[in-house]
Amino acid sequence: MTHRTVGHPAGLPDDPRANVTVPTPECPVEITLAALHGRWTTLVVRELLRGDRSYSELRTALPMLSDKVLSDRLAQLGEAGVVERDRRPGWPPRVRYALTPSGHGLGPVLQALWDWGTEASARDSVAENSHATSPLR
Amino acid sequence: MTHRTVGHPAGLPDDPRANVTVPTPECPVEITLAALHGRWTTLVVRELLRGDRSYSELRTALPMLSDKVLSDRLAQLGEAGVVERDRRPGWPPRVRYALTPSGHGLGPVLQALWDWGTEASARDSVAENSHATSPLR
DNA sequence: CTGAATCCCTGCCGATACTG
DNA sequence: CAGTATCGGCAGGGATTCAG
Repeated sequence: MTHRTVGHPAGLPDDPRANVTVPTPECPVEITLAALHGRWTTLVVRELLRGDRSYSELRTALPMLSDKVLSDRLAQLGEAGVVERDRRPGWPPRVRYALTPSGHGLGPVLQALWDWGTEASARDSVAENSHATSPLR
Repeated sequence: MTHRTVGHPAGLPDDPRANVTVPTPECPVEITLAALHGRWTTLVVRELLRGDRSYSELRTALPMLSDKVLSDRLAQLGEAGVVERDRRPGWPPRVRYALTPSGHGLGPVLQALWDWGTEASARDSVAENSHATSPLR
């Protein structure tokens, strides 16, 4: 019951949050978009889907990502319940970032985003192509 | 082949776009997030998932949404290939907005976002609850 | 090594007014 | 009815600097 695999278009039936007329933070869709919100967020999640990482490993994997934004994103993902911070005692300070179970649940979400984007760009390509190879000559 | 139902974590294998180290508009995930980007966007898509609508029907359904943002969103969704504009001749001007086939493909995407957000908020509830009813006394 | 604090600049979105 | 034009406030994010 917790995992209804609806293949139906818009299978969001009687839940009142499916009928809000204003963007509200309580809407499940908004919750997820808030968790993924902002530049770099999905890339950080992707890195952590591959395994847990230290702060500097994340910086190495995403070299153009600034300190400020990285710690912003990790805090944001922490509050969203996506990422867990494991501070290990000793010196120098060692911290590991890992996805929570909830965070691993973002795998299918990113997959859905990937799939639609793939088909959309494929559609654009054929549009370009049919234009380039159109019966103009 | 166009619809591989991966249950695997991070089933985005050999495509180079799955390994970008900087946010790029060519990444399928970014494409989808760009299509849905901005306040009100998902609500407009939800309305159109229920059927095609006129401009004023959309304004009625989402009363707090301003003209400017509504036309911004419709233009954005148009460029993303999500929405099609059908201008019908005669007076007064009648325009209908409808999802393209690609736009209907956003149904499963929104479903995935909804599902994760639902589980996340449920998780938060039990967290609150277990705190409120924790063995403190 | 792992961050937090500050500064500044840009882009979003809301309100209002105006056009075909 | 179906939009566009313009302006102002505010939050997001990048560079740099400082701290535990």
